[in-house]
Amino acid sequence: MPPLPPALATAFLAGTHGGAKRDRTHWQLLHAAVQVICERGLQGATMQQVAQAAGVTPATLYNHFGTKEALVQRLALVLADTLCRAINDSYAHIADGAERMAIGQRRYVRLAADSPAWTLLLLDVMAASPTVMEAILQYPLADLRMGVRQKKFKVPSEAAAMDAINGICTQAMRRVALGQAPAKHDQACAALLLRSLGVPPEDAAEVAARPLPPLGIEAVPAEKAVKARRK
Amino acid sequence: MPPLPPALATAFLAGTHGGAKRDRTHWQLLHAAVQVICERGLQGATMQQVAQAAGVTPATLYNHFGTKEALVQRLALVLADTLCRAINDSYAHIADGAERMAIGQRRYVRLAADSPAWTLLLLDVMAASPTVMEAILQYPLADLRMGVRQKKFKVPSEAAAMDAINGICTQAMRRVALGQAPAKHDQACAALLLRSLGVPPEDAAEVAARPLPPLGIEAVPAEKAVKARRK
Amino acid sequence: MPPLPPALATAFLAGTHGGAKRDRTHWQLLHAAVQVICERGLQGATMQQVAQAAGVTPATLYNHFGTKEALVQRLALVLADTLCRAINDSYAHIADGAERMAIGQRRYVRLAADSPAWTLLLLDVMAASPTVMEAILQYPLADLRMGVRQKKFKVPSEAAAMDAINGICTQAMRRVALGQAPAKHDQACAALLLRSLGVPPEDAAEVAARPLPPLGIEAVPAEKAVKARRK
Amino acid sequence: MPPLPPALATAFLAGTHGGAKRDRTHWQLLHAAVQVICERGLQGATMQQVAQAAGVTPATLYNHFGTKEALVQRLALVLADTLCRAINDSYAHIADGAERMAIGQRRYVRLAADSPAWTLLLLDVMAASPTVMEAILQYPLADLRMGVRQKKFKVPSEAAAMDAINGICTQAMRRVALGQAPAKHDQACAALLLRSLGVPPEDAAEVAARPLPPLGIEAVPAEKAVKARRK
DNA sequence: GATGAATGAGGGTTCATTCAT
DNA sequence: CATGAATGAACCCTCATTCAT
Repeated sequence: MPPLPPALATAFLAGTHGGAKRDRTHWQLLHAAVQVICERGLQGATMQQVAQAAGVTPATLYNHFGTKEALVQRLALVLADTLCRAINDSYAHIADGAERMAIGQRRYVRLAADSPAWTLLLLDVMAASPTVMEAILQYPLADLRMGVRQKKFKVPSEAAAMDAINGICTQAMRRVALGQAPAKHDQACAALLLRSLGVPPEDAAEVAARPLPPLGIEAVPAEKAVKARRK
Repeated sequence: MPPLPPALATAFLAGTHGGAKRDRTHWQLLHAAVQVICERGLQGATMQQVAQAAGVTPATLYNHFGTKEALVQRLALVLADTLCRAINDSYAHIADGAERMAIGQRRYVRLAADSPAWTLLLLDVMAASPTVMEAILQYPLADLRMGVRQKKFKVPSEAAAMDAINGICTQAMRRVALGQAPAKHDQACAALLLRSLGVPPEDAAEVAARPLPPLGIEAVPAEKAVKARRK
Repeated sequence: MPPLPPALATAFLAGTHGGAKRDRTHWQLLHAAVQVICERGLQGATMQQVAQAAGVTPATLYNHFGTKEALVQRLALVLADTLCRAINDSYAHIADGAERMAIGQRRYVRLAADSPAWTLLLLDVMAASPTVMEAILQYPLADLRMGVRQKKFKVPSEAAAMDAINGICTQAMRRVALGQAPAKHDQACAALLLRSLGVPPEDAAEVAARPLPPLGIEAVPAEKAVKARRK
Repeated sequence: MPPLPPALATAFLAGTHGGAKRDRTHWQLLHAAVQVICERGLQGATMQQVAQAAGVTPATLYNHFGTKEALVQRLALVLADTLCRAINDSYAHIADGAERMAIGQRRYVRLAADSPAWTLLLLDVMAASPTVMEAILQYPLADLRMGVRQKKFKVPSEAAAMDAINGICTQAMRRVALGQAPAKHDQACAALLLRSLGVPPEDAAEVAARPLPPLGIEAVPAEKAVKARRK
């Protein structure tokens, strides 16, 4: 029901078709979880609602995810995986650390504009799953280090830089998702972020304003992970 | 039970003694709420637990706060009030917008070092009470505008600047509260923040490294608000 | 707040003025009870709501009525007393048992049209207080016996007759109060009642259609009863 | 626990045996509700008590009836269905509207003599469920219209007639259930009722005194309704 | 005589979770 | 493997009522 950004929709729904029956059910359950959590929030969503939305009984849901927390964890993982791959792949060809950083950040903020409900879901789910959060942060961390090596960035500490990256992005996403952001908020925030990392203001503004490379629609072979978790 | 930063402890506990009986109970309840939420988190805390921690029956708790949400709102308000006053008063004599911004930010981050449990409580409670969150943000917003007027800051939009301020600070607080921050994280983050707002790197580092003015222990006349809520 | 039929209002409110302070408070409490029960129903009304409506604390309410049930009982008594006196007095000059019966019945049904909320309150309160119900029924019982003596009525048993009287009247009042009755429902029901008691159909219709004597506004000295219940 | 009239017992308990497990539990819950409400009244009965009486946990009870009100509604429906079918079937062969009316009315009053507790339960439950009340009233309404067409009845309005029918019957049932009625109260009330509807007194007495057709024990296929409510 | 404050005893309802089938 | 049915353990909240002041 909630509108997904097309590129992600394709990736996310890939698992719904084909493969073993169990896998299909598995994806339907995740899909149902997304719908329910979008509507009622993470705390508000109940296992029975998810099961019902998926057209199965709660017991079946528990057959796949032994626990509500397990479901959330898995959902976080899949979401992060889908997102990170799609976004990261989209700028695989960019070699400039600063530009990579700006693109990554802007993509997330734009996602919030395109699919507010999904974004709030994502933020919720991530907050509940620090492990996955950390996994996501590997991507900007790599870009940060690249930028530092390239002398584009100069930061007092990696920790502080990561706080800036994560903090600004999170906050911007939330604001955009709630519809309280002015136009080009993604560019403005990206520029601030680059400045905080040591990029001179003029450069920061210019880099943050460059056109975004398009989001590809590469299928995401996420089934591997699924197979691994069989209880 | 949880260690409070001395300055805030004084302010926060002011209400516990003296005054009408109802007011004393009121503060005891708030105090109990802090303890319980520190231990079990916001969702995990139940009204019965709060009541028990305060040594009263749940009915009494409901006599003072008609709803769990009302309790949380009130707690958020009191916390924010106490904090903002104490911190803001501590640098009332500083006229430089950039320095004000740095001090404010560092104070919050330091609070996280001094009282991790309280900080997580604060972050939780604020997230649940956007109204109060907004009230807090008035302070850095004022400093931001001051800095802009003084040509210390130059930002593409106020919204983006606020996202940087709020985002970096929040993230830093969380990291520090979780014990995952290196030394001088407050200074590092403050420097990044100033740079993001347009302060030249050297100035940013210098301003962020200045000694913090001490937190006074001015009594906080928070009773006024209490009086007002009598149902 | 709820509209009272003028004649009864006068009688019911008589106690509000003059007399000892305790008596005035007493009447205010009863008055408040009427308002609250009208709005929330008998079960829905709480002692705190009544107290608040009267502008006193619950403890004060309990000073006057030791129990919710006691309050309801007292209210039933006062209501019944007020009503029965006013209505009965209005046709004290009628000597014909059949006509007296018709008038009494129609007056109650008309009350339902004039003050639906009061009527539902009355029905509620009476159902909860069989004692008072019985007291009210003394009036039609007397008329019934008079009619029998006058050979106007012929009934298989007094019990059956009372069931007809009480049942038809109650049902008609409810229907009228709920706004589901056609015009002249009072006359129609009175005619049916008279027929059930043995009055020939033509006579029944004629008697039931006679003009109603007006409701006087004689003050009701209900204070006597009040004095007696001092705990 | 409470004695049921044999004919109804058969019908009402039909669901307890056989059929799917869910259905059996469903009937046990209804049965338990009857017991508890008989003992403590409608308001006094709590969901936990009903659950306990049925030997299940409250959660199970809520699995079947999402709400206390839903339980009462369903109970009202089943009760009404059982009763109306049994009684109506018992005089399906009678063609005289007046006699049908008398039989129906007397059956209800007799029920009150046979099973006082059930009767009070019934009255309580019906008062709480106007929808079902209206459903029941369809039966006498049909008989009323039949009688009018047959020129046995002559009434000023259908509304008034229904008030007489419903009012007299209700009142008589209550009196009988409370043990305050003389012998042959059913006949006496039926006679009064017929007279109120326009039947000449002698005829009324005669019709009301005719022997009652026996209550058959035709199985009531109430399962259909049960199946339908599966959530 | 009135009050302010507090409470004991539940009440209806929810939900993650289990287990025999 | 999926299900139908059931549950244990709370949870939030209410309200008639009391008692020291």
